[in-house]
Amino acid sequence: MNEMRSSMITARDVAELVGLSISTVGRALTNDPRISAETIAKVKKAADGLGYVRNLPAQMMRGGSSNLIGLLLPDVRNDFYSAIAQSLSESCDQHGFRVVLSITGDDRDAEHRHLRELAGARVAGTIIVPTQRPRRESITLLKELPHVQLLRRHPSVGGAWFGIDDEGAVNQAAEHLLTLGHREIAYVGGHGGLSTGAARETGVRRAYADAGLPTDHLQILHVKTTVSGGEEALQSLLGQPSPPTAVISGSVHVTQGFLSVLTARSISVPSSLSVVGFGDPFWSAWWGPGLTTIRPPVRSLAAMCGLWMIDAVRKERSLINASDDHGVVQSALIVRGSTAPPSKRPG
Amino acid sequence: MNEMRSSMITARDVAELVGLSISTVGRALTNDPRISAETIAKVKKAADGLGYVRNLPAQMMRGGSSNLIGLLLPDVRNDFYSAIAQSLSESCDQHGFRVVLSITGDDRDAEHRHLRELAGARVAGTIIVPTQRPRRESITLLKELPHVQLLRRHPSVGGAWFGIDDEGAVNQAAEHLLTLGHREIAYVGGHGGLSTGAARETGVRRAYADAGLPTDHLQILHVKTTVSGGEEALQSLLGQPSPPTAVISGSVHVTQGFLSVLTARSISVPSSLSVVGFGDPFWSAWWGPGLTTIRPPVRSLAAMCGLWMIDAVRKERSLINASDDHGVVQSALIVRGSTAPPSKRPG
DNA sequence: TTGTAGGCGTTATCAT
DNA sequence: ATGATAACGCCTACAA
Repeated sequence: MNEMRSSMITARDVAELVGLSISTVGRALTNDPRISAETIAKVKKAADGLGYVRNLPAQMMRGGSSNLIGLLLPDVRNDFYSAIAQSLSESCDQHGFRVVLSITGDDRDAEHRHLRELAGARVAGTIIVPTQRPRRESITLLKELPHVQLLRRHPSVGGAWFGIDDEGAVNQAAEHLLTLGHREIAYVGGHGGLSTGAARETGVRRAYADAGLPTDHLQILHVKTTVSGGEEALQSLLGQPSPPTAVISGSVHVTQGFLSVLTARSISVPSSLSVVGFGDPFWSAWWGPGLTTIRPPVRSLAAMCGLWMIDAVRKERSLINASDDHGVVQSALIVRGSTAPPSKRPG
Repeated sequence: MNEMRSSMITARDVAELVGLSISTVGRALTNDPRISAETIAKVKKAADGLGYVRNLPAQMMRGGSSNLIGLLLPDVRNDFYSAIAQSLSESCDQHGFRVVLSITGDDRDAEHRHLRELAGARVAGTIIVPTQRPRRESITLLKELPHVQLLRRHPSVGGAWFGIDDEGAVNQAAEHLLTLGHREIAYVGGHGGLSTGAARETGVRRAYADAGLPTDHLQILHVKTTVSGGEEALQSLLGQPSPPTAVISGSVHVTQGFLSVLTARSISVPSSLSVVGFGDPFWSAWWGPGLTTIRPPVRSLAAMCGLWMIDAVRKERSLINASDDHGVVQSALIVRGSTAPPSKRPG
């Protein structure tokens, strides 16, 4: 017991067992047509018997490309991202690729550290949800590393991008509320720095413009996209002399913050306040009497992104620079409870 | 544009640039004390300038061990597992390790495929939530691969194990309900095949035994641990002539199934039915008026498991066989709403 | 302090 | 149909 870990079986071991050369073994294991069927069978049997597994690092040194794909995410506990990780992992698996998970926590330094590691491991490619302002070194690394941006899009990173139509999604939500008669709407989202944040804000404004309405009573709050950020924002909104009759969340965490406050203060939705949440996890249907949500088609987005990456890697086509391929998926608005504003006066 | 991907910079490129030998460069980059500070600085500057990143596969071939750790999970969308993935990823990151995510979907063949890939990539170790009955080949592979079992424990796999005290957790829940006066309790969980399933069942039975009560009115249902499995089980329980006054769930998915039925049928918890859910995601506090849950300390479990694995890998100590190290963490019972049975008669 | 040589496991090329 | 050899990039004894 406690013996040292048996060093891995190599092709040499197999060769010695069957009394053939290493080259023949190597060829047999790749079904080289020049090797007799008989020999192939014999070699494979011996390899299986010994528990031989091809040494991938060695194979890569010979120029073979890795079957690893890096995935950089802010946080996997977030339903949004865990759905992506799952879907991506499945797509990759089907094509013989594996996912290396890197949690950045939205920290540029962690992002950079992970990118270096991935580059060092010579991953075939990387799918990245970039942080707000990636470090210069990260951008340099990405120049040499096949990559796709997911959800967020940072101009200096370049390359292909797959995301959801943020502007359209939030626009849809705002339009929905305006149609119901709401005028005093508040949108609470992240700062304009992240590409998605800016687009979402635009979507709200456009809804007012399209309806030919003034934005006097539209409030746009920029907060940290955390649960507490959402909580504080809603507390402050509800504390106003004339609070909004509807709120739109621009982030999953902000939505959670809203719900936490609403539950704590027993504010009924939608009778007292109409709420449109961002993201549509399974529990949305359970929360309170009715919570309307924006449902981004996360799974198909991830699958699309994964397939594109794999295809690109396979074709060994350069996807590092000068590629503006992209895919945008449309969100669905799941209406479960928004109503007309409670104190609406006939106009 | 569309030029072929620039082949990676090697130590040789750096050496040529600074006019030194490859070995000197290699030593400088590892801060070898024999190299002058001046040279080290020069080399490092050149390396950074060229965007040199050490080739890990090559390093591994020299006997260096990989910094990859495999993580085999049934499903990352499950809060339970995503919390583990996150926590593990963070622990690993802090020690310079990366996590390769493998989703098995509880499929033995996928499990085996992934294990082969991980072995091929020469991961430093693997953390695995085994499927119900792993294939023989998987077990053989694990014999050669440092590993830790997480949550579930399969006897033939061997090695260290980290999990929660399933029996204790469910026992706690049952005891809680018995103390409140419930007698007609139903436990709905997975089949006894998975180690955790069996333990949870034992926990319920022990609560009755400890209280000196007959188990005449205890129902134990074995279902597939899916949302629909939970839904069907509860439907069937509620359809009985004398339905139980309290139900305990033995799985996250089963809990979800319960809640979905309860919401759909507007059954109030706990006034009409006491429910103890398994797993305590953030939304538990929001669901209905009060849902009591079993909260397994998932994060500390994952952190513990990750640290153990890393430590073991570092020490290069054999953790393949004959190691019965283990860690068991205790769950907390979060009481939010269980009450005495509605129709309880004075005894 | 720095350079040289050999080898890790695999595979492509060139023999036999 | 099979064998010998070289090379991938890095590291480390050994040499200078």
